[in-house]
Amino acid sequence: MNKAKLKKTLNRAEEHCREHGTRFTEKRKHILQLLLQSEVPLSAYELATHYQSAFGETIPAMSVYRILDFLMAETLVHKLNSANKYTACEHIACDHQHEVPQFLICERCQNVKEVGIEPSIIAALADEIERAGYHLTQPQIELHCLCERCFSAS
Amino acid sequence: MNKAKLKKTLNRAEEHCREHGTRFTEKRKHILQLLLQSEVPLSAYELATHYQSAFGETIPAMSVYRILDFLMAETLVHKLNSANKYTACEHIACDHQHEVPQFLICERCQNVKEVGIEPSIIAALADEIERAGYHLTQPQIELHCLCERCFSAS
DNA sequence: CAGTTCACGATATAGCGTATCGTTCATGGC
DNA sequence: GCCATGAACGATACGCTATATCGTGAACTG
Ligand SMILES: [Zn+2]
Ligand SMILES: [Zn+2]
Ligand SMILES: [Zn+2]
Ligand SMILES: [Zn+2]
Repeated sequence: MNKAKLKKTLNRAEEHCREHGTRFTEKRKHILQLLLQSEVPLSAYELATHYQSAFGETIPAMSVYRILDFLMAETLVHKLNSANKYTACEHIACDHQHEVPQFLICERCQNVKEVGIEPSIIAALADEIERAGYHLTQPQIELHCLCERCFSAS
Repeated sequence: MNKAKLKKTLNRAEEHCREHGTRFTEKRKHILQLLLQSEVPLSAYELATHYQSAFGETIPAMSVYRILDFLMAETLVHKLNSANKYTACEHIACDHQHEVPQFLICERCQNVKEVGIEPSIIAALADEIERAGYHLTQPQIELHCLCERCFSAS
């Protein structure tokens, strides 16, 4: 992510928090920035290490977890449950309402793409689930894939 | 799961392994039995604890992991990646070929149902993914739901 | 400027998973 | 039966992920 887009996205995040009456502190901003700049999702402990390198001050893992919880509550960050890692939302600077997040995770290079899957597919899925006697609550889907580059290389 | 069905399923698993030229040892049988009898998915360490209670002998966590790896390779057990827990395949006693597994996990009671989602839905999903420039490799989907009972109670 | 809430730090502890090496045990050819 | 081979299993060590709890200090509020 280039500098201009990074700055714009961080500004948008700050605005988002102001609108929600929450505080976008320096540390929260730094953690979000690290995730925005990373090519791959990061674990909480990796973030703590990167924080040290990038900003020259240590941060306890505990704080990282708390900050991630905050950022997730604001839908600025998503957790990839199948990998126990975290990734910045790709739609922070978008105007539209945040949809149900769906993630395509490259098995080889860990690259992640956040896509909006056709609502009709989600609806069909929800329908199947209803028929099985269950009720969908958080339809976040994580799919293991190969990205174009890794697919070509294999 | 009642005793008769349990026994039948374990016999079918043993047969399955014989056909594949692999050994269905006592310990492997015991681990599978614990998963078959459990209402909820279990972690490797939970299995080690239950093993002690059920069979009166301790088993190292390492062995549990190895046995789970074996049972997964035989598609007798599935791992729920989003929970780091394991569940017995619900189709061991079925005759049909094992499909791509899809899991509905109750957020409240942890009950898990293994369903076969409409191939057409999977195909539509794969199509969307291709359009995003990715290639689906392991289309196991885990969905967070509420089961009928927990849904009614809420 | 006093009171309340929120952010953050420090420490401890539990749970999940892998690496490595050594031992035991089943199996098949002799 | 006996040994060679490989598979299954045990023991130990280590690293990563996550939560619980208590305390301190900063920030907002009236
Ligand atoms: Zn998002
Ligand atoms: Zn890739
Ligand atoms: Zn199955
Ligand atoms: Zn339930």
